[in-house]
Order: sequence, then C-alpha cells, then structure tokens
Amino acid sequence: MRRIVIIEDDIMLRNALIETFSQRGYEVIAPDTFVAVEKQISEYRPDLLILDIGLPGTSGFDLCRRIRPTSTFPILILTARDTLNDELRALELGAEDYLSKPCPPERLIARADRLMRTYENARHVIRAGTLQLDLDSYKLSYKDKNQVLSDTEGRILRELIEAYPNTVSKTEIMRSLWGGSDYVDENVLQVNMTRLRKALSAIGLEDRIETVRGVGYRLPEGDH
Amino acid sequence: MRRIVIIEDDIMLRNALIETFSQRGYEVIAPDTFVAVEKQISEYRPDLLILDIGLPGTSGFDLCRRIRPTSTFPILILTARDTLNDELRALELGAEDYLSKPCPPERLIARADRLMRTYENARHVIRAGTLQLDLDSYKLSYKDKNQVLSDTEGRILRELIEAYPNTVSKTEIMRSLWGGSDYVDENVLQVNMTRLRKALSAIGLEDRIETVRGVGYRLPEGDH
DNA sequence: TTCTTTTCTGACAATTGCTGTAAGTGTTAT
DNA sequence: ATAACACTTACAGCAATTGTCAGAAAAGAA
Repeated sequence: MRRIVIIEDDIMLRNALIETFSQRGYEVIAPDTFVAVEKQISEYRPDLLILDIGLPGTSGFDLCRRIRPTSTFPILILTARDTLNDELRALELGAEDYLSKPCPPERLIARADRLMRTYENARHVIRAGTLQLDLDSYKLSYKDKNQVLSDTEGRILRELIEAYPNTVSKTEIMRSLWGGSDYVDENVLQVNMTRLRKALSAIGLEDRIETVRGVGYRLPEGDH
Repeated sequence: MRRIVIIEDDIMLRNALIETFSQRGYEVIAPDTFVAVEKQISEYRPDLLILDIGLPGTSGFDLCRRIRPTSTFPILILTARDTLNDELRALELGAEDYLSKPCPPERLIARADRLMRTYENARHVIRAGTLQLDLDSYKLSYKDKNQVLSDTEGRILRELIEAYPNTVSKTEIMRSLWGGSDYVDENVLQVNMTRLRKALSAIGLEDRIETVRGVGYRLPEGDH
C-alpha cells in the first residue's frame, strides 16, 4: 500500500483530500501542525508528499527546500497561489508538479498516480545531496556518472548517507556491518573505507567522506 | 548535451520551440513528417519528447501508446486541446506532463528541465513492458520486485529487451556475448538461459522468456 | 621537535560467487 | 521410434571480494 503525506492547513480541504486518496486505497497521513514537520515527513517515508504553500508559521517553499536534499519521494504542490513565478520557484526548489486550487479530484489523482509510478524505482534509493545510492544493487549515481560498489562498500556508504550530514561513529559502523569488533580486526573498517574512497574517486567524488578523528566518518554538507 | 525531440505540426510554433530549447543548450530534433515517426523517435534516444496531440495522419495519443511500452524517456504533451478528459487520457497512456497552449516559454522550460532531471537515472535503463533493466548494475525491476543479475545473465536479457517483442537468434546472442561459437561450446547459452530463467522466477516472471525452436528466444508481448 | 595515537595503504591469502564444460534428461518434430 | 534441439545439474577453474598483516602517514599532545 502506498503512503501519501498531505500538508494542508485548510481543514475542510485536508479532510476532502484524505477522503479522496483513502478511497483510492492509499494510506494517508495528514499532520495538523506544521512547524518542524519536515523531520516527521522524512520518517514517514511517503511515496508522495502533497504540499500547500501558505502554511501558518512556515511556508511550503521552506519545507520543500529543507526536505529535498535527502528525499527520494516526489513533491506535488497544491496551492491557491496561481502565479507563474510561484510555480517556477517551486519547480526550482525541487517540486515535481504544481497544481492550482481548485483542482478536480480526478486530475489530482491522475497526476499523483503518475508521480508515484515514475518514482517507483526510487523506493530503494537513498540520497545525500547530489549523491544517490540504490540499496538493491549498490549502484552509486553522481551527476552523469555511476559506479557499482561491492557489498561491503555499499553497506558502509549506506550508513553515511542515512546519517547525512551527521557523523557516524566507527563503533556504529562496526556494529552494523560486523556485529561489533569481537570477531574481526578493527582495521577491517579502515581498509574498506580506503576501498570505498577509491570507488568514489573514480566518479569524481574525491574527498567526499570526512574523517572525524577519534569518532568516525561523515558526509559533509556543501556543494556536492 | 541533452536531446529533445519535438513532434509539432504547426510550423511557426515548431520553429519557436526549436529556438527556445536550442538557446538553452539542448540538441533539438524536430521532424516535419509524422507518419511512422515512432521508430525514428526511439532511435534518437531523446532525453525528452515534446508531443502535440493533433497531428496530420495520426494523433499524439496513438504515438504515445506505441512509444511508451519500450521508452525510458519522459513524454510531455503540449496541446491546444484543453479538456480534463484529454489530460487524463494522456496521463493514462503514459505521458508525464500535460501543458496547454499557449504556454509561457519559461514555464515549458522549467517543466521540461524538471522531467529530464527526474529521468536522469533512467538514461541507463531499458524496458520491455513492465520489466526494466538497469544497464550499469543489471538490476532487474518488475512491479515491486527487484533482482540483481550476474553479468552474463544481464547481457543476455539486454539482448532480449532491446529486441522486444521480436525474436533474437541464438547466433546473434552468441556473437554478442562470446564473439560467436568458435571458442565456447554452444551449450553455454542454454546453461545461462536456465540461470536467467531461474532469476526471473525469483521475482514472479516464470515463463517470461519464450523459446523459438531452432531460432532463438524472445520476450512476447502481453500482460507483463 | 619529538613522541604517541590514530588512520591509511598495499600486499597477500582465504573465501565466495561466477561461469564454461560435460554428461545426462526432457521435449518436439519427423 | 528416432533424431534433433533444448534444458538441467554438477563440477572445476577463475575472478572478485574481503579480512588480516605489516608498515607508512597524518594528526594531536607533550
């Protein structure tokens, strides 16, 4: 069952949207408070986010900007603000579609369905900025370049991406991949970090992983 | 450089579109005849297809229907037909976006850019009906299921998908993968076909590959 | 500047997965 | 019934992966 998160402050419209999509067999989550909601949205791991722009205490533009760097689900803007500039701004911020209210339910459904279908393959992809990792194949994509990682390399990079932009401790990585360091030498992590860094270099991602001495590793934020 | 194919019968509009996108640095191909044009379109391997609906001798709907089963590029409909039913029909046939004329150039560009960005990862994906194969990782996707194939399995399936729904001869597959049968036993193909079929079965694709006795193999059309 | 701690690197060997060969079985057409 | 074609399983060799080892390099503390 696919999950849709709806961020809409108008109570009647929100309820109508919940009804529209629930009847179509979607699981719908529609928070009624919107401050600092982006963490919740990411945790819900929706297949689609339907987002209004005018929200109390924040704006859909701000939410979009904060969500996009790590999300792999599409964002559909549904708003009463009908100017071309607003539409262009939303698309620039990473929204996939921009619809004006009022919108006939069948049109909204058709566009929503199409977005979820297009993003079907992104369900197993995680990302950090411009770097994406497919969790089934450990294929790493960055700009026009791709690199298939080995299993161990892929699992390490996954830990870093899922924590982006925070630091992951060596202890946590050792626990996740080898169940701790009781049965393997701790150097196994450093050796595989070297191999992973070499693979990243092959597609132009030199120095993408930062060592935090005495703690672990992280993918810094920035122009990547 | 990204390539855009434009299918538009109105000469002035076609030229305006060519100018709009060429100035943005895209390679633009805009045929001026439209009968049996879908084969050309597929051969161009565009990053985006911009398609009118009203065309002499055919319709954008028909083109869309014929192109979609094997394409991995997005289709953006640009039309004067402004009814909700036409939009729904186009989306149903697999179009990714539907814009009405007249459309401000900056809006068209923004939507086109967003589609090409979304489809960035599809540049290395080929498909046959509902079956998709990533050419970098040989990850096979079918409905909600995925399977990473070995190198040999992937290369064989690629031959079949690229020829879909036609038959590929055993000779052609042998030539493509092993340079013919001078240096390997011909049974190598049957053995690997068995392995490939086993991998397809793992994700619900029993009997997807059809043997054409004395000739080769093919992926039939149908409800797959 | 020196010393200690931490991290990195290259080489090697063991393990695992891949893949062609061989032999036998099954299917289809004559 | 027979021949031709296709499929399947097991085996062995090869290639890729991955942990260990030893030494080098880098960073921080004294």
